[in-house]
Amino acid sequence: MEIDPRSHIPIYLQIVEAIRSAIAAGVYRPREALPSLRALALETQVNPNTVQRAYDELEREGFVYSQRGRGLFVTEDGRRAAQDHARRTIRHRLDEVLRAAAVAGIEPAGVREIFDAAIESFSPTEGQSP
Amino acid sequence: MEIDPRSHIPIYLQIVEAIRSAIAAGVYRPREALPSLRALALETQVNPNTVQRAYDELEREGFVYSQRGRGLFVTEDGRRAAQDHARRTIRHRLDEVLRAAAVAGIEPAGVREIFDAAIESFSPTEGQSP
DNA sequence: CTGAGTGCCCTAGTTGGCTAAGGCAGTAAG
DNA sequence: CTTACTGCCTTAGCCAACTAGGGCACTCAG
Repeated sequence: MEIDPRSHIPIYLQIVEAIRSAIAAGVYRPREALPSLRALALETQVNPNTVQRAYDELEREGFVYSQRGRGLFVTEDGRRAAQDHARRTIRHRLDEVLRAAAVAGIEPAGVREIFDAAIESFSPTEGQSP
Repeated sequence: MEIDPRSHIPIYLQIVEAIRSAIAAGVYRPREALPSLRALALETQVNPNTVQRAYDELEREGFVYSQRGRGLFVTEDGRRAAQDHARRTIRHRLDEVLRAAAVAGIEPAGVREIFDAAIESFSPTEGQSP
């Protein structure tokens, strides 16, 4: 899990997103336990309170449920919910990029070019051997 | 200029981005004066100090230069620099989206689908009359 | 029962961002 | 010169977000 303490985004929100993504990707599965507060705090080098705040948020959003003394578990439909959430988030960010680009005088076609280039270098045509 | 006081992004950075975009789009042209500290502060309903902080950053980045007693002006190649910066920013954000998507188990192809949908609803095939 | 684990809670403390109020120095038009 | 603008600087303080440390209640294997 990658945490950037110098980001403008609060640490606990970074953790929330990381866990949500992990649930979406199936790293943690429904009815399965997540890392304990202290374990995750140790791993990410942040305060246990901060992790708890992240877990609180995840519980509020319905991706996990907690059992005192036992641990935190992924809800039954947590994975589907997390996948939906991931798609909505991606859509939202792409909308923002398009909007910001338009303000700077760059049309959607221009953004598409950049997008193609980004995809190209992201997965450099996997399949060709040297 | 749209400022969201409840964003995680500091207000002065929001102003920086807005001005940079305006320079890129040609709203403010090289050798032209930007709104004065106090004028912009009044317009955006923030403290003049916050605006100054934004202007400091813009000057540090080389998009504008200040003349005491006269005002703030766009540098000679400010527009080109701002356009370059906008493209780099877009690229960076798209990279981030792709990376976040991958972590959540969504492949580039999936992101492209969402991107196409976003573009579709962003500029709904301008040209067809009802 | 005991002990080590768990989530939970409380109370501080720090920090960055922002506000506030004022003053100084420069420019330019009247 | 006077006036009204500019950018710039200083000091002080506020506030929310975030961090920190410690303690409590619960669960469960031994």
